[in-house]
Amino acid sequence: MLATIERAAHLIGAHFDNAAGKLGITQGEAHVLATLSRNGPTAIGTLHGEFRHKRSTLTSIVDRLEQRDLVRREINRRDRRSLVICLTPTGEQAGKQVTTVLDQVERALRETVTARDIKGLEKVTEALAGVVHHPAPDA
Amino acid sequence: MLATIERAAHLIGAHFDNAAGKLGITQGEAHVLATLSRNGPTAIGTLHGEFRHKRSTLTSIVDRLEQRDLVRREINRRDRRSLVICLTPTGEQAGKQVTTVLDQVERALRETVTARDIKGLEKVTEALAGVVHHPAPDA
DNA sequence: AGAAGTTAGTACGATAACGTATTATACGAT
DNA sequence: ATCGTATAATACGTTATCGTACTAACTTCT
Repeated sequence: MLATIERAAHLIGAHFDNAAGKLGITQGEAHVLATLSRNGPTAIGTLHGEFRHKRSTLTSIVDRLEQRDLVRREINRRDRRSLVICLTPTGEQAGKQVTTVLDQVERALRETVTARDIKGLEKVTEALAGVVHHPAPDA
Repeated sequence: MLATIERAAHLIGAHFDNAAGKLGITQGEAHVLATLSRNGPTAIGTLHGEFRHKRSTLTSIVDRLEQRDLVRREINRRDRRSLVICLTPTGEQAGKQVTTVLDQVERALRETVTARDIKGLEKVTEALAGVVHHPAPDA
């Protein structure tokens, strides 16, 4: 079962890399762009929660995206410690491309599997979360 | 759905890292040890097929494991280009520890979810494989 | 107000993963 | 036999990720 999950993740990763490669960016960078494209401007800490990457890695990813003028760091008036990452117009475009690829996969999957199958996947994931209950995400 | 799979993989990875951390090795190294422990001596190329890592990365992983005397490279009489990786007694022990951790998770999962749920996960994974059909694994 | 503790993000040196070029062996056609 | 091609693995320079230490800003408690 674990092997099946890893296989699935592997497949997604390969597909992600393929899409990212065409844009000349890494998988992690594409992931950030996609999230920003979907959710709009987001704090780094929030992004961090969604990835397997460490916080310092995320800083590097944002650095690279900023150098290529795909994102901008903007100050957050609510909390001056925190920054909000925004897509530039170019970044918006790249983000769209990534999300489009993923959406296509998602749609194709939904046409192939049943609602019950999806439910099964969700159940397994929930159960997994309960079993491993890793205490500290960062630290 | 893709997000769910990634979340599940993330959870496994964190758990894997945790188990590996206690042995002072990385997740990738633990993965190799576990595979060898389960399947016995295996050619590097075969190992490569099971991971998301590139071939050259696998060479590095085996290098590190060999330096720590956890595995040995042995020549393959069938094909002198290829090498077979074997666990040393120490490596055998470490591999056992890793597989035990994973087996516990697997067992706990099976107690929590239904056979139909697992079937769903498998269906989704198969469908995903069909959809992404990534042509070249390495290259 | 001020000290202690928390949280957001970064800097930087260390390690791991990667991509490409290279070596050596095996295979296939002629 | 041998020439060309494919395959197994490695070497090595490049890039990405990580871990730890650090700064700045917020919060809480007194």
